[in-house]
Amino acid sequence: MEQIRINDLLQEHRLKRTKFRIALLNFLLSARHARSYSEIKLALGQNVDKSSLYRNLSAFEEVGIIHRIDHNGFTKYAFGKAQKHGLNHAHFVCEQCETVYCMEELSSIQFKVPKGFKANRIQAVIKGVCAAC
Amino acid sequence: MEQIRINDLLQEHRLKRTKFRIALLNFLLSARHARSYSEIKLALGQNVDKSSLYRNLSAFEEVGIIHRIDHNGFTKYAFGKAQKHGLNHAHFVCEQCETVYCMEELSSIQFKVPKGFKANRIQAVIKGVCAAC
DNA sequence: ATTTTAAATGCAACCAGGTTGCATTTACAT
DNA sequence: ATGTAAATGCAACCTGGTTGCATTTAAAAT
Repeated sequence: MEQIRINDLLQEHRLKRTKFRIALLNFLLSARHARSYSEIKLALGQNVDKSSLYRNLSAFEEVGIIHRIDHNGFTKYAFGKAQKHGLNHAHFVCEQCETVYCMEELSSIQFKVPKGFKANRIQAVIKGVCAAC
Repeated sequence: MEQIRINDLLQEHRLKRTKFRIALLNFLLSARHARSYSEIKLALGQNVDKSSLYRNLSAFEEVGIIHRIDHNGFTKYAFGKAQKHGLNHAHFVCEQCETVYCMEELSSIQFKVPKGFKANRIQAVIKGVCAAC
């Protein structure tokens, strides 16, 4: 049961187990890809409070339960730590349905930066066509 | 003289040579890195009209004079075509001063995508420390 | 040099994502 | 059962960005 996992997650990070948080985590946990504010609001019901939603998204992000992705100027939120596999992180954006998926780490990357610049990590957006399209 | 280059650029794309556009292009051309709406507005003077600014940024982007970059949820605008070197494009974000620079193409990238996914191009954000910091 | 006209500007109104302050409510430790 | 710190709900606000419309202007036609 997902419920158990959510309870553990909240307790683990000393976040109170409220209806709001359980509903939000349930949604993000079941989503197979990153979701925007408006998608979350649509899913949880139009009566959900904007500030509570944002405050919880921030709270979850701070403790690493979710991470944010910015895509064409607006933000999407997805379950999981941003950099669970190291410093590099990649997302896949479907050119047809605009869905944003979180990918495993890039296997190997070479890139050149100008003299005087020091590269520490890379975040990549791969564009293409997803399995559903 | 930059003035000459700007005149050519505008004529080349059949855009009227207005004071507004010349000032905007002058600023973006002299900027060594990507600029946000608020930075542009600050540079051109607080009296510049918001819609004229956005309409011109869009117009310039459409013809390929500038390109946009989104960084932490807000957009920056930079001189030059987005994909002048092919399908892949990279930006460098300084972790200290937050400045966004446009980079040359990545030399070579390997990445794995799940079965059923088809990768067409990659856009990378390299994080590190810039030459100025 | 003057007229014409399509395009560009300036203005106001609007929308969405996101933040903040504050009073009320609620989870949970005692 | 009670106290308290934390979470919620609400309103007000901010910024980036868009749209419709009346006015102005660059530049082509005369």
